[in-house]
Amino acid sequence: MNSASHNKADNPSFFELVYQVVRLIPKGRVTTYGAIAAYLGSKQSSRAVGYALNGAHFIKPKVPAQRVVNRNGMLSGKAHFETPTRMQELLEKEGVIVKDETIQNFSKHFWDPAKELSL
DNA sequence: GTCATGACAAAGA
DNA sequence: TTCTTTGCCATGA
Repeated sequence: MNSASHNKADNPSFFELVYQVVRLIPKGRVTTYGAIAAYLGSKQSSRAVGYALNGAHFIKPKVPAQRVVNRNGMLSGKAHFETPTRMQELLEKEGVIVKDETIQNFSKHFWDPAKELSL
């Protein structure tokens, strides 16, 4: 009976899983696309994660996409926010220092779902 | 059904 | 060290 079902994901769509994880990110913490992808089981799908967040603005409850950056700690997705400075503003408001579109002490603010949620 | 794009990541020169 | 190239997954035309 599996031949008929190509359900790659029996569960919620990959996108929803991404939204779930992002919403679990504590305030003042940040994570990377690869970390989320890895937590979902496919660390190579980091691109899909970013693509998912592309529609996060239309998802409710609100998804703190500002807490998700690339592995370099750079706000690569800031351009997709309401304003190019919105992402940085939100992060600084939560206590994260952002300099030159890059998070300072990134390792310190880094939050790994596969580690924190696994505990 | 194939081609091209994208808020990434890792490896090679 | 920085720059370039390749790979992966999902979406849109």
